[in-house]
Amino acid sequence: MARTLPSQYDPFDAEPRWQRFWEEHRFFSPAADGPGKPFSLVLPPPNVTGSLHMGHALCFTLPDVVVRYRRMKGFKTLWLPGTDHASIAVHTVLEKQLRQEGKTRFDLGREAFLERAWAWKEQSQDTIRGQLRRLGLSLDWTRESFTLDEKRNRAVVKVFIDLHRKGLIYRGKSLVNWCPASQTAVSDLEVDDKEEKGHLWQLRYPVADSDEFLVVATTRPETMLGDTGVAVHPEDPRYKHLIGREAELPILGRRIVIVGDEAVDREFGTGAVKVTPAHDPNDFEIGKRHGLPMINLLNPNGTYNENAGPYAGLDRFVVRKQVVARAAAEGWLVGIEDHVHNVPYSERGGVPIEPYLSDQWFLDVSGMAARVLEAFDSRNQPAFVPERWGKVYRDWLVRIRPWNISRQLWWGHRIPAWFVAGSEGEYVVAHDEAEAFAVARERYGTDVQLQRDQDVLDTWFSSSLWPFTTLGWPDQTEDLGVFYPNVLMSTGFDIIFFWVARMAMMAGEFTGQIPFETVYINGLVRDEKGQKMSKTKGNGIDPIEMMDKYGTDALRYTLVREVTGAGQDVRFDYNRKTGESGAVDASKRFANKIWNASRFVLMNLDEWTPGQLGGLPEPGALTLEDRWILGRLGQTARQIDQMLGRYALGEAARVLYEFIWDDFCDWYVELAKPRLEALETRRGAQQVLAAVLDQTLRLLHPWMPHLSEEIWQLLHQPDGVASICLQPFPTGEGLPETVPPEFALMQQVVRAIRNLRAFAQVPPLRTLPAVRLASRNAEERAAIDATRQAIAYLGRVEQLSLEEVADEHLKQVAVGVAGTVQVILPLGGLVDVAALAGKIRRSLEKLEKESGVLAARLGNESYLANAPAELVTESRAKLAEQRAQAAILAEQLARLEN
RNA sequence: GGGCGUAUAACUCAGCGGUAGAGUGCUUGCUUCACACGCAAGAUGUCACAGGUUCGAAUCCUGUUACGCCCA
Repeated sequence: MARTLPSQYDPFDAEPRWQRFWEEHRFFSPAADGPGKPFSLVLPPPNVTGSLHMGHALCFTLPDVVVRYRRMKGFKTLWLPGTDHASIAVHTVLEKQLRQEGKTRFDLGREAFLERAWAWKEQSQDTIRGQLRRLGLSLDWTRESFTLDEKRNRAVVKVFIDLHRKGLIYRGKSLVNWCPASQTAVSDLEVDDKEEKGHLWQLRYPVADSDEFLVVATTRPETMLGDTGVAVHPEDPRYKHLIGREAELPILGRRIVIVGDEAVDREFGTGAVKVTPAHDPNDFEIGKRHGLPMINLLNPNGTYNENAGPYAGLDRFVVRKQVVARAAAEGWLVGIEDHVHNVPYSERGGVPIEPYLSDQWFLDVSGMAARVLEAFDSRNQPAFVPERWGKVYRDWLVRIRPWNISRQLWWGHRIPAWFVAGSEGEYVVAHDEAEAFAVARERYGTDVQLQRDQDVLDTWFSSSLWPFTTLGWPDQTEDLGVFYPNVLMSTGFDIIFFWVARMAMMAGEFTGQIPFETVYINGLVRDEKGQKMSKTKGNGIDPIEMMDKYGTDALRYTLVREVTGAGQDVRFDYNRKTGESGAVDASKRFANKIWNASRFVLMNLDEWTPGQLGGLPEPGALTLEDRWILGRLGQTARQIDQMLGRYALGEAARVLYEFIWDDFCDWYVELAKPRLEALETRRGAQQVLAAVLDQTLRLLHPWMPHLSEEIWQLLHQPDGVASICLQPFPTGEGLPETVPPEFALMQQVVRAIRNLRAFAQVPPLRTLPAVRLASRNAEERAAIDATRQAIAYLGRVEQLSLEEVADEHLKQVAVGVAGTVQVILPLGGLVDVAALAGKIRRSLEKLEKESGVLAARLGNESYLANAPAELVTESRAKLAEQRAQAAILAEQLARLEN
């Protein structure tokens, strides 16, 4: 043995070593003016809120497989990393910390709060960078971005100002989804409905100046304090006569008008509804239609304000209790029913949201959406993989609504607008304060006092610019010219609305292009029970824990192998008690198998590199098994190349697994062993082993970058700086398209011999003195003749004889069949005749059943008329073989039993 | 209410018109000089249900049931 290598692969030694190596040598940092067609994409920037989870691991590994493949295919490949400042999520984290100190952000003040936010961001960003490297992602760290860094801020301000100048950004009073926990408006998308058991309270409102009264039903009785009307259906005979009159609001004694509105459902509750325009979206619409006043009851923190009269200062849920109690006490609570209804919750804040009347900034996206929709409908830009997600994207664009882009938060891109002190909401929009003053002076002819808007922009506003701001936009940089638009966007289906559609719209508006050709959508990673992983459930599985246990490559391979390309969810195999994963363990064993097969090759190369070995032997010098493995390699490479091209990453992973384990390890390496022993055949075997290993490593590299690099380096021992990352990806070029047909029969015969050996309980190591083969088929005899040595070696047979007709007088044998070859194993001792007969009878029954089906089909005239001729020929051949096999088995059986 | 997805071996999943596959687990035999994280041999399925199309259906169509997701 020329070289000693450990018998087990140690990913924990190899992985960090190669990660450093790749980054130090900047293999992933393409020069904009370098060679090759560009292939670019951006990392969906993870939030700086701690650490990455298994969903990230999947979402990032998938495109990395594609990226590494493209880079090897010679593309000028840019995979650009970054992180997202995540306004609300960071606020949630920091405010939780502050609560533990008994403070709020308002106690701290804006400046001190932002200091904390930046400190948090630094820490979280470091963690995330470490994790991204740990995953082995081939990112270009020299171009790293952050959604809230100075360059990105410049772009965001420019975009805001431009959109405002175009009249697309405007101030509006609107009901927004108010999250009292984070004290900001959130978009519809950030609201989750939860079904909850609640009550439907029936409250009696007296009709003013009469003895009559109305009963209204509500799930939120406390909002009655903000009622400015009661609505009934205009055609409802019970209430028709009351329309236009007034009701008296209990507690506050305010008079509110009774209106008729068709939106009222006569069947629901009592058919009369209280109208609280400032606190309910439906009521807001009714209020607008009938010109009802809008009374805001809420303070930003969820307590009631002075409009709530005696309840001012109390929390909304306390008010509910007290209002109900009072109604009961005063006799105007006339009923309570149990009621299951949907309560909107703030995704981030985790509390029920309140519809809240406030001033917000809106972006009119209707025009942008229309252009994006046009690109999709007429040119299929972008193309979705899998295609069906395009429908989700399209539906969203069709039903598009104005986008509320302001958030009442501090951490984020502050809105570049300054309000004029003492005015009714007048403002100027400018790049900075100096410009704002200048604009104001120009407009008003005198200096005015300005106060900058306190709010920041929705995080998705800056994220939507990510594909081009990362490349330097608004500057016309070289990167932007070369790498934009991106080729690929890889992300989860859950942010098609949040992100993909908005990126498309913003890119359309500011670059005139759809920002990426293809959107590759991946599914969710679910836990071992098939449930969504979430922080609140605490059922997450930490990718770091998996990598610590099995190595990065094993985790990567597992995640990708589980993906079929259909955007299906991935259920992560995991034992919560032991912290083990059978699936990742299987991948680790695969890695170890590759390591050991490589180790075998390396130990037998006499320190020669593939280059020194001079490539493959001359075609004429190739043995049958050489031609077979090269053919299989060619088929495999062509298949994988084609599959990766269409993002069938999981299928390709499986194809490679079969080639490596079943073909290369189980058959070719075994057959190479005797050749390596003999001086005259050693060199040829070395050449083929080295060449196949080299190509196999390159095929493997996208999935298992570290392992493939480790072995590739051992194999090639490059003097300079070389890496498998930049080697050409095998395409099967120059390799045979077919395999020698004799090989399959050889495999069958070997299996039959092994089967008989197991049946006769001959230990695997004992060499069989003799095995007799017999076939009436000349082609089969020729094939066996060509593969005698292989059969003898793999079957451990001393003497292999081949005849046309088996010796009729053989006794004490075990018999089997491969193709129509009789396989006869003479045994020294006694044969269990009954057991052998049973075994043969079972095979015979199975065979007869199968040939029965085939015969029936071939007897069917419409089959012969309609089925492809090739198939009919094949079926006939198959049937003939099955019949011959059956005849052999029947004969053997007869001989045994007489 | 609208849309989408999934039901295949004990488990996790491939296959998506031409006689049912893998990994894990299970049974049996092996420490064979690449690998016991291994080798060899095996057992295991009315491909959810009901119709239809077809010479032929896990595969295409229709409906049903169950589970899951998205939108309103």
